[in-house]
Amino acid sequence: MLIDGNSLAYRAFFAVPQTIQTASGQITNAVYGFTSMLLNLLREHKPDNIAVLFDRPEPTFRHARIETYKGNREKAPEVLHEQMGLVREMVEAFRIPVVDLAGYEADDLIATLTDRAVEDGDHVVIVSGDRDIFQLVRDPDVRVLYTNVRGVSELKDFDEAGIFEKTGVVPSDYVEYAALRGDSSDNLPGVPGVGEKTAAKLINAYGSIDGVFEHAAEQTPKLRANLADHEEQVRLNVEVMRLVRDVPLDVTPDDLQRGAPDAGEIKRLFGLLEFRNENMHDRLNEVLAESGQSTSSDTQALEAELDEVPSAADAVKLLEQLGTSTEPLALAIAWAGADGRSSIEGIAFVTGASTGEVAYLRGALIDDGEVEHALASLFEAGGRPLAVHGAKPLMRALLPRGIDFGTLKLDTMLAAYLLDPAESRYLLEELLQKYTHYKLPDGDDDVADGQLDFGGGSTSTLARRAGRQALAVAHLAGPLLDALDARRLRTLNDTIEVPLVRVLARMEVAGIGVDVDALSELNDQMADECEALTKQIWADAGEQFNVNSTPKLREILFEQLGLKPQKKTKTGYSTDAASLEKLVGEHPIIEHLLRYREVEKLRSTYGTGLLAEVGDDSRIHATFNQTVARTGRLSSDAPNLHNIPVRTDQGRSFRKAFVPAEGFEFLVADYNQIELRCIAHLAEDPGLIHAFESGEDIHRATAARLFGVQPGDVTIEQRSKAKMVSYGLAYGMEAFGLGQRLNIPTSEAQVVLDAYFEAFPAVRDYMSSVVEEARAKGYTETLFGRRRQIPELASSRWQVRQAGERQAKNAGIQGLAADIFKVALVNLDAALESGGFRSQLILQVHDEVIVELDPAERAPVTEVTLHAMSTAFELRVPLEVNLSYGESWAAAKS
DNA sequence: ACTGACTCGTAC
DNA sequence: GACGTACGAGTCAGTT
Repeated sequence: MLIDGNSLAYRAFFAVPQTIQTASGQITNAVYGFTSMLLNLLREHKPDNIAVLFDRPEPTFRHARIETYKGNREKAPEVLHEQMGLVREMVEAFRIPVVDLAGYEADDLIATLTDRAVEDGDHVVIVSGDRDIFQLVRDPDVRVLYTNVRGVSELKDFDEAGIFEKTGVVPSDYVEYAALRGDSSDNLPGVPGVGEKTAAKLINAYGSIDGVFEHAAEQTPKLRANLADHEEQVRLNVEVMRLVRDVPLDVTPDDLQRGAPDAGEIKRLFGLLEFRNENMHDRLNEVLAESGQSTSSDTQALEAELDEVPSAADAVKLLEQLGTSTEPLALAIAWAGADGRSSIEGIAFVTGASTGEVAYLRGALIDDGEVEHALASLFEAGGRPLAVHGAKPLMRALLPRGIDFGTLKLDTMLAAYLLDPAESRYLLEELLQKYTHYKLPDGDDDVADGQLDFGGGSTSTLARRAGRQALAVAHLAGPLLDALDARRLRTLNDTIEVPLVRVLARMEVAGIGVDVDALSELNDQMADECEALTKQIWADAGEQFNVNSTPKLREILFEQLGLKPQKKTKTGYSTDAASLEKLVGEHPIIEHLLRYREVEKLRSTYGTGLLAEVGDDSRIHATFNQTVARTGRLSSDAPNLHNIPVRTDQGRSFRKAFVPAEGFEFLVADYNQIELRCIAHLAEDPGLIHAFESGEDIHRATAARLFGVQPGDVTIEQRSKAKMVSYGLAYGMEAFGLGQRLNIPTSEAQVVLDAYFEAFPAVRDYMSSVVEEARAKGYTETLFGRRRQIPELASSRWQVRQAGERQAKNAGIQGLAADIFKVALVNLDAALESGGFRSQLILQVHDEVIVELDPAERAPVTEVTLHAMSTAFELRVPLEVNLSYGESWAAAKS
């Protein structure tokens, strides 16, 4: 079965009303209609080999031959175009091969594959809404299912006789017949006065175009004249209407095997698109059932056959037994304590996924030396591959006990993140329902890390819960690995994300030293300053009020003091720093407020806030999240060590309180301008690449090119403008935003922006191509294949679409930088470990690493760090790394 | 007492 | 409305 994807989507779009849309207003009528047709086709025809063929945006030989080809066709409506990416995703979810090739229309691919299949002795069913396809019909091998104009549900089956009945000619004559008649939808005029009837009559009478022209003299005067005048047009029509049967396609009909539908992905899409039609779900379930896939109606609650290990001796036996297999071992942890993080209550190991058999090892038994040793052996590098939901907390609990976790094969949370980083959470329960036909029993709630959000309970309750979770992981392993493979995310998973889990766990365990006294001192000092400022502000206002209250402050500023509002927020006039800055000089309260805000922020977030996170070991052990940032970046919480101040002197003073352990120093290494270098690489802009290769300060070099002056003549102001543009670029900034930043009118900012794109034209091309691709596919992809869905691009609201475009522009850049950085982290940690160094990685901040360095290892560790970072990935521009050493984070920062 | 929306501000 | 990605402090209004 060969399906013309564009043609069918086009038909579906006009057949299904645009009232089919999601709650957020995204119109889904074409995807809906297409999916419905697809289900019918699969259900009724059950093809063994199948493909959906798509047109490509690139021009074909037809465009080259005829300038006006398809010229008067109304461009496919935007609302349809927006849905094409989703159509494709749906087809892929059904595991139906998708084929397209630049320079050819779907029709040509169909013609070529049809011929090849017939040669192989296969029967072919073509599905299309384009009449041109009729020329391929051949009894008994090739039939066409043709959509009627309103034919979503009705497809008419055409054999040779059927074609003759509909058109008046046999399929082999169809092209010449159509050439005479013309085709208005492709903007190909035929012979005036010759419509379907006359064209058929002529072809049937004289056998061919040549025959018709040979006998032109026998026609009526009018027709004779028209034929003579349009011979060239008709012969051109033949040329472009005849489908290409020898497309250089590297797929054969045998390659077009239909896979088992990806039930999880289909369900995800149905959920996303809000397809709730019962009939459609029934048909889907029928199709899924035929392929032995899950259906929503038979979801099954998981229950573990729990076998609790009674003694240490049995535990050792079990662990040794588990180590003998090479199959992935699914496990889950029961956590003790209300915070669900303190200690391991027990571990559940799946011993028989199909039968639900789970062995449960109580935490107390692990305290036995022999058991601990057996566990360490089971988990050691090169041992049995493990599958866990949220492995990092487990590693964090085990590493301090000397039990490593070097054999992680699959982290279901991580896999789900790679499949869709736009999700806000990855609960085991939800993944189970999404990717399998199992579910956890009602009320078996789990929290984000896959740990129990649980304030107590008997061991047996905790054990049963862990048992079910381990089973859930076991059932998820196959579908998730398949899904990663299908989306080419496996390499990213296996070589970067999974190894990174352990690197991050080691950093979390290590923590970073804090000089508590120094931090307290800063805190107190700033608290005093805040208090004084508060009094000053009260005096300025003429009354005492909560300065931290935005509503109250609004009232004071804009009602009582009569200051001029600068901009609005959702709830009233804004009092943010940018607005206050504009009021400086109007009233003394403004400057006091600005200062207060600054100091209060530092005091509350970085003084009091950080102090609360310091552990008993005088170190801060933040959590580094690997499944939060939608671009692939890491994030940090409890506390967030990714936003420690650096810009102002006072803010930077907090970095003095981050100190190395006794006898160590810090090595800080960060990438120079990594995002801008990623832009240069991705856009392949010669100017930008040259600017980096020149070794000149990049903003100076950019300014020189931007303003057409020598680098030496660049003014401070010009450099600053260039810097702003460069930074804004990665975020999809526009003239308005740049103007705000530079405090110049939008029109002037537009001039600067235009000049930038004039100087670096490839950058503009890159940005627009990224948006185009994201719109077509519904997601962006980094060089490393990391995906990010951007549904906003299909929104009906301009504003939302614009935001989507900016996200698309940023995702490839920030994402690539993140990918490179992660590779560096994995490689650096591995090098430090294999080098047997005492120095270790303790912190990372997007493009910066901090190594707690044994001064005795300074030279080799510096070498290893520099190497790991600068060779993480080869860009078209060098990856420059800055290095510095110091007795605190502040001192080390150059 | 808890929760979520909102505003604001810090980092890269 | 206008610059992407995060986290967190604090306020406030609504809910338990």
